[in-house]
Amino acid sequence: MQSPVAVAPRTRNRPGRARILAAIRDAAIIEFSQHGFKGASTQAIAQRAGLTKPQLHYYIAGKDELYQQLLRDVLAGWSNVFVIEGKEDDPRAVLIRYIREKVDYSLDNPMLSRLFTRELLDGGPNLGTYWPVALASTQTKIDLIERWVAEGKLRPLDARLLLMHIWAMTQHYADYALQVRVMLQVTDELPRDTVVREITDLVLLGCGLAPL
Amino acid sequence: MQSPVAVAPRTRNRPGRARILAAIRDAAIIEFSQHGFKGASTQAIAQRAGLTKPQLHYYIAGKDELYQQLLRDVLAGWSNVFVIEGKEDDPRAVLIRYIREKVDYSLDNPMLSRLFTRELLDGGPNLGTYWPVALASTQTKIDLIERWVAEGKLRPLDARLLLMHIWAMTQHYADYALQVRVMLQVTDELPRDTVVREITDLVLLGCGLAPL
Amino acid sequence: MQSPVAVAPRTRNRPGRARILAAIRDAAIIEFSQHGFKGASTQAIAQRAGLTKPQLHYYIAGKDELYQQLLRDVLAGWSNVFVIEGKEDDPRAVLIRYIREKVDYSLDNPMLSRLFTRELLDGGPNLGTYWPVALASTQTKIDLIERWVAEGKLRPLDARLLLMHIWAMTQHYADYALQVRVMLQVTDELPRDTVVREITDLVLLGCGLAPL
Amino acid sequence: MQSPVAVAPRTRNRPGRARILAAIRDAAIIEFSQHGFKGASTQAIAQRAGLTKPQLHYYIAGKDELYQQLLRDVLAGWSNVFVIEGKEDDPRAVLIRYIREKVDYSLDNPMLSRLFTRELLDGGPNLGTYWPVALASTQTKIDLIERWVAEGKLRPLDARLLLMHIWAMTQHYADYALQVRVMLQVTDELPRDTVVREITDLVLLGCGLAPL
DNA sequence: GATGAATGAGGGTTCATTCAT
DNA sequence: TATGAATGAACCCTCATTCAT
Repeated sequence: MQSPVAVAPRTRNRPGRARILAAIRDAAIIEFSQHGFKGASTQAIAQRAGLTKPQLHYYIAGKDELYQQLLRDVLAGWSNVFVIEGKEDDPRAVLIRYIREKVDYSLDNPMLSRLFTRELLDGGPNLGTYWPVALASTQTKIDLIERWVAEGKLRPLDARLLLMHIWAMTQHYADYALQVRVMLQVTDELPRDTVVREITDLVLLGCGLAPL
Repeated sequence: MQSPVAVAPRTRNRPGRARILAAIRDAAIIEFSQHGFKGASTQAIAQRAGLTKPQLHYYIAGKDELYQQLLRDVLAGWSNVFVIEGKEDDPRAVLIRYIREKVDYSLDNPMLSRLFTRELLDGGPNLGTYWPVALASTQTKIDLIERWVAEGKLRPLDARLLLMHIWAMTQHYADYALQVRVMLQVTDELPRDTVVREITDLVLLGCGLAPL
Repeated sequence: MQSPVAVAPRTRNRPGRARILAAIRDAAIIEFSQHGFKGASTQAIAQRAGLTKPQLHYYIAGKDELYQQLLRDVLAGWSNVFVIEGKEDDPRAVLIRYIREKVDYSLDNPMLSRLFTRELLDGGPNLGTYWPVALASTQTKIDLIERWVAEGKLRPLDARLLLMHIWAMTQHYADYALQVRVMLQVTDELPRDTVVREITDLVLLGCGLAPL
Repeated sequence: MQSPVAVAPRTRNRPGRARILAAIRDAAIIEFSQHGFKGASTQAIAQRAGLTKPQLHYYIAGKDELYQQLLRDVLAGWSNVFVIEGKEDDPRAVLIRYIREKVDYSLDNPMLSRLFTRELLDGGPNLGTYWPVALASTQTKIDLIERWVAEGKLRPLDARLLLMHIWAMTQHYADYALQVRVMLQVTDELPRDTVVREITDLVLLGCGLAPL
């Protein structure tokens, strides 16, 4: 027998609120990633989210807070995404998977990547808490790679720089999307598999491993 | 004792004008690359150039024009810098020299690189005339690389993507300078030679050539 | 054991309503007296009254009306408080009691006093109906004092100004509470009796009467 | 022989600037004293000073700064005005002069007084540096009065409270100007001499001295 | 040429109030 | 009645640009 009590009033409107908050988030990502923090206007964000400017302020605390929240989300997301499981003992497999994931992320979330790039270009004023996390996460990977080198599974190389170069090549497809498209003379979908293959081969061979 | 040479009054201020224009240029590069187009204020540019705001406007047509002129200069400069002389028939030597030059450029002119990156992130509204030039310049290099592949001097690979990946890795040291410094835990000079060597080895090996 | 008295449903909420209205009144007094009309926000009033903003607007007609009602209440209250009973024929006793009452009122209801002071500073836009009442009430006192003077019970003086000066000194303890506390270097309770005694002696002697 | 060099360009426009700054000051005093800090709008200040809003911001740093500067001026002015020269050994003469000066100041600068009163009502958020100065200045006067009492020149009384009561009565003519005018049924000039005389007599007699 | 001043547009934010549920 | 949301006006401030001297 079901209780006749109606849905709790407290949560009745939540779906609406959640939808609006999501719309704001999406709009903000687009505007911030396209125009930067200063260049983006709350006007444009509100409009894109289908709200008026004062309405927007009903949902957010301010432009700063909105931006910082977004950035935190991006960074938190990143920390979770690119993990090299320590148990892996096959450099080749690990690298293949890592590159694939990074390219996928760049191509699927180019705006988030650009948000971060802009923050870096601005001097990273909101990145204070990010560095320790990023450093720790990177160190894990460096340790793994250096173990591989020590075990003779990889040619001697600078693990830190290797990671950075992989990062650079994959991130490039988000930040430089425009140039990539022009240079590759592509108008719709990028040839994702080709991109992944070329980066992967370059890295595998560059590390002294067998290519794909 | 005064020099008896009487400078022609008409041209007397020309050096002054040129010096001022150069100061404006330098100031604008710094401000635009640091804060972006919207984020940079004519106030700050004027101040950095040692001028007042109206003075600045006496020398420039407007913020837009100043920025566009700057960008044109950067791009024109670029076109001249990275030339692979067609006579070269030694892929290894060409790549070694090319990477060296690109890294040097990134480390020596990070602000110019960032200016361009910001323009790309903005969607490249002022890049209309750049693409044809860039495409042509790239095509020359692609032709060369593909000839090398056809001649068996290089393993089969996508020349366009290879160029892009080299670009990505080298440009990274300008755009991501902040992250690079944090990750490498470097506070003053980057270990330029190590960087060049690692990228070069990665690319040479990745192309099926002998490392350094 | 439950009371069998079934409250009429129609009037069940009346006490609630009255309690809410009282809460609003109290909250409004605090906020208005602390921040002034413009400085006070309905938000803060609502919150202090334990209501949401729309709830508040359900009970009041508007910020203006709430304020005006409040002011009317204060003024009406005032008219009732400081009465010099005409039958009194002993100036000394009357003055002693009057000063005591005024000081007590200022110290016990500083916020009401400040509300009025702010209204005066604002130019008294809502004081239209107050003046006649106040004037009449004052006139009674003036008549009494002038009678005393005529009867030789008081030295010749300007009754109107005397009343005003008493008002000034007593009101001071409400409006200038902050300065008073700093100057007297008092942090909790003011030495009420001392204050009353000093004012009283000053006035009594100043009127040619015997001090306390 | 006089130098033919024209007036220094740096100071040529200063009179204009000074006049504008004075206009802003005057306008700000009126608006702030009439409507309080929150209630006053830069719009109204600018308009009253004959400027547009952005023009106003060319001359001032912000609403806060303008207000604080004003307040500082008022307080600094105060510190200089009401001095009881320590050499004075005649309580009667000192009190007569002091009261006269205070009444004059209140009647001549009512808006400055109101500015301060409003600041007090607001809780004195910008009064931090004022209190020490005020306390010191007051202490000097207290010492003097207490010396008089010790020398038998004044009846025993609380010097601190006496000063406060004089302050209260005189300040009253600024803060409560509206009520004063209504109560005294005066429309233009207050009977300044009468006011001074009544306060003075009240105080002199109240202190055990001979009246005027 | 250079300077103080002016201008108009827009940006972020707050707030009293009302609407729909 | 009570709640989340909406609205429109206003407010403070900044900025690129231009004018008058």
